[in-house]
Amino acid sequence: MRWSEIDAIPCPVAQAMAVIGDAWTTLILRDAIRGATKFDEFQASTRASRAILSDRLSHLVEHGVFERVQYEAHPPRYEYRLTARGDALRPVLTVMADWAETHLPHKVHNWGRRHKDCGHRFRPVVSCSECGEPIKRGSITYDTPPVLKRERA
Amino acid sequence: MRWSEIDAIPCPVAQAMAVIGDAWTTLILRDAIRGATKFDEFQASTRASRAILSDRLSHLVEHGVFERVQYEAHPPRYEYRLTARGDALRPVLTVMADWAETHLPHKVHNWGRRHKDCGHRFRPVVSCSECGEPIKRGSITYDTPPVLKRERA
DNA sequence: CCAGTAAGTTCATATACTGAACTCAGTCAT
DNA sequence: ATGACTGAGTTCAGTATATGAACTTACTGG
Repeated sequence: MRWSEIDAIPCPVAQAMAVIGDAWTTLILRDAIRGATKFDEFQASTRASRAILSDRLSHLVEHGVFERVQYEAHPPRYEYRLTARGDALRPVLTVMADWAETHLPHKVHNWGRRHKDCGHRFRPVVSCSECGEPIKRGSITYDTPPVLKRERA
Repeated sequence: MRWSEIDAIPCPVAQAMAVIGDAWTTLILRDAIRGATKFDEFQASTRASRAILSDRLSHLVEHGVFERVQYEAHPPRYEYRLTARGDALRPVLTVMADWAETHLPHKVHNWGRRHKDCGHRFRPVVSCSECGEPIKRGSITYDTPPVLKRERA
């Protein structure tokens, strides 16, 4: 099966990957979160080829992660802004960055992430929306559990 | 620049992508978390081609996300087990799945994730490790902020 | 008219991916 | 001794995707 066909799988991780799982996409999102909006900004910061960048941005617009907005009429100029849906990916990138900072410390520059509200340097902890407790390993259950699917005979 | 060259960027997101950003890798991790260990289990559940699966598993072993363990001597048989480093990716997949469940509800089957400790269905919330409060949008600062880098002249 | 800008698009070439078949190191039944 | 089987990959012809450089488009300003 082709990677481009995974959008046919109704699993959340697969559906997320169908939107943001292509090469370069996560770096585009990283830069959008940092404030990039212009095509050449994304090209300069990601170093992706122009054709691929164009393709990825179109895909993200089609999936409602970016909106392509005209910011100048003469000449017509466009920029790419994160939508609410796109913005909601911040936690994904925060947790992913934390994983790299923790497990690949010799390979990453630590920017010194700090929580404004309490003023401390911090790590993102994934907690329960209901009781507020950090989610421990093994404390997640599923009402209708995803099982490993065998290919049908 | 080539996608395979992003491991030269000392940014956490880029380094994470260098380890887990290739096509199919996130689905492999999803299935490992669900209990898959055998090559054919991964092949059946991800539907990736055998050559690509082999390549991805090797890459993950090289980067310390899996360990390749002999589970039978005669004949020699191997399985792939998540390491602590690999297991630490659970929050990434949990948050990513939550994003898809929230923003692509018509495309995903919701397995009904529940927190064992409090018994509720829940959403993963990213909180501060120091004060325990959920991280609000805009409440993260960086001591040495990542800036959008221009390509050097 | 020309140089410049920003946002893509095109194309020759290179690389990666796919599906099916194959190989390897065994085991087991006949 | 042989053939069928298992699990874990490897190989290969064909196909798809990606890359870098150049190009195109729609302007503006001198």
